[in-house]
Amino acid sequence: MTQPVNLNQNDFIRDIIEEGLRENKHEGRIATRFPPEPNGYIHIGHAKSVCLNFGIAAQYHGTCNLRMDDTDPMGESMEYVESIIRDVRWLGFDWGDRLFYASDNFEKLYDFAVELIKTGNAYVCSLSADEVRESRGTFTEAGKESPYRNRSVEENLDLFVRMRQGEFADGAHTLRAKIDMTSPNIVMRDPVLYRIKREPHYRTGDKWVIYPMYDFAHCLSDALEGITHSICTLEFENNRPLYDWIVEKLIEGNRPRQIEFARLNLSYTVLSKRRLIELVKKNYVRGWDDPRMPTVTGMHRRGYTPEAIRNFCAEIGVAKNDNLIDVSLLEHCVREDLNEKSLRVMCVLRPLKVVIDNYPEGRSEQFECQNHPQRPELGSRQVPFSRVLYIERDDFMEDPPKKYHRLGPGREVRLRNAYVIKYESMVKNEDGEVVELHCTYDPTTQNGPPADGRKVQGVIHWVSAQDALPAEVRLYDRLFSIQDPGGEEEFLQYLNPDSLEILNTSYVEASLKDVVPGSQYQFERLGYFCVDPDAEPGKPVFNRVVALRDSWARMAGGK
RNA sequence: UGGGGCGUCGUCAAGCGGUAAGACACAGGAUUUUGGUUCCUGCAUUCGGAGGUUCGAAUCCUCCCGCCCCAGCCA
Repeated sequence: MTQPVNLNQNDFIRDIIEEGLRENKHEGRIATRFPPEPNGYIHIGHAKSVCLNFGIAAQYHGTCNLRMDDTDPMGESMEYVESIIRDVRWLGFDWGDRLFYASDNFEKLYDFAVELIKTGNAYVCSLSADEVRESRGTFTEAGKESPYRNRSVEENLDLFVRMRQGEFADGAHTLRAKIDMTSPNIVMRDPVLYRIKREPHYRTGDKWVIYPMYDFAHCLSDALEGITHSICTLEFENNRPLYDWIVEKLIEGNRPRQIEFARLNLSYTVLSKRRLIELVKKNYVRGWDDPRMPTVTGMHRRGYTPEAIRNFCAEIGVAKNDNLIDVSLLEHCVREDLNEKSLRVMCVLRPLKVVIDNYPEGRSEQFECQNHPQRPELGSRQVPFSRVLYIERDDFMEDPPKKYHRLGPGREVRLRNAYVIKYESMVKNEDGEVVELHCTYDPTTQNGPPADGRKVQGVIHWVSAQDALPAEVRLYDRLFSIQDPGGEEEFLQYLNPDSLEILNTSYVEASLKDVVPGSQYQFERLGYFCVDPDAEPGKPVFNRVVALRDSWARMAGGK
């Protein structure tokens, strides 16, 4: 049975929520939000946040908004908005009619800024970016107050209006919060609230030339949406005092509370937007949805399921420790889900021709094969058998090691769902490579073990040569060859050169004739595969989602 | 260096003063017409270190060590 993701999880954030519930904060209402900036595709790290925010909302009968945090026009676009909507929905979450855009609040945010000026809590600063940096001080030295810090409210109001009207060049002025230039927390040293930027915004066009900064827009967007718990990642911990400062100055009554958790790091991949963009832009991968990418769309195309990803997110937990999660846990979650629901079929990746010498020429049979060994309700299918077959090259060895259970000189092996066959001879080409095997079959073994009681250990998969369908199969491996490429500045040096292998001579059984993109199968003994959208009628293309656990490979490889 | 965080098995992670959950990984074994699945079994005398408080400490106190974040008019 597929295990539903346990709705009632526990972690320090839920502890805080429950404590608040006991104290009846926000009248028992719980509201979260997932706030991506639409300047890239979301990845597995975002999925952790999505599962957290939507999961909490579901668990406490609250709501979770989807919000585009689009306050910096640079790099943001509708393409990204659409991809985010698609991906969050695919992950299985629903925000009803609560899709918001920070940019929808630009007017209200502007009014809040005016209010801050009127109460003497913000001022227009005319220092250049360089001057601001210099006067900010350092970790050990206090900053210096801006010479414009004590402009009158009237002057500030006048200047701010004119900033909005486009009277000044980019960078000529900023609106700054008047807090404390000597604060040990650099975030509190009169942070910039608004900057002038003549950059068309993908939603508001050229209506605005001033844009609010994250610190100003985010907390107020939370407040405007009635968010109770604003969950973000650890690097914003230093910003929390500013979050609270702004909200306290401008919002009456219930205020949102920011809580930070550790972002996800996954082994053998990179998760930073900058690096992901580089992989795509420099064509190290085929695009955002390349099956090797840790993006949600990449995993979708790879054949990972939403259930598996949600389960993974539940499994890793939520805490404040820096972490590097082993991909094998993700792969485990994918196998666990796919094992449950995938129909079994046979595919020969690297074919080796086998002729059954004592099987009559021209004869063929149909064998009924179970679609799932543990789930008879999933039915069965007919698989054709004939005199000439293909088996996996790996399943024959001229000089096999002792524990090898497959075919070799003098050996017998079971053809999955069919007969026991016995090796007779091999044919080699001029290079000495084995190109064909001759075997004989035992006609009494189709439905059971040999009558004389002899043991046949190995079972191998096969496909009937005259019936099999040629298919393209793409095998994927980890994108990087080191555990933590994200920790390396020259991360591209560690790309795994063998992360993609394309097989053009594979054969799948005849029942796979009319497969549809996205459908998943287990190719017995090999792994889980899904049909790639590149597939065309009569020319299926399969992606290997994840290989089966292979204790033989581990054993053989270990020696 | 100032400030903010974090240190429990190889990797995650419970634990909230009463004597170290669970998952993945790993290692054995059983069943098996997938070397798959499933099922058993094993896997931290110890919680970054050193002191202290206590009948009792991963949990409280002190000091030390290590790692992460902050000096964008990015988020």
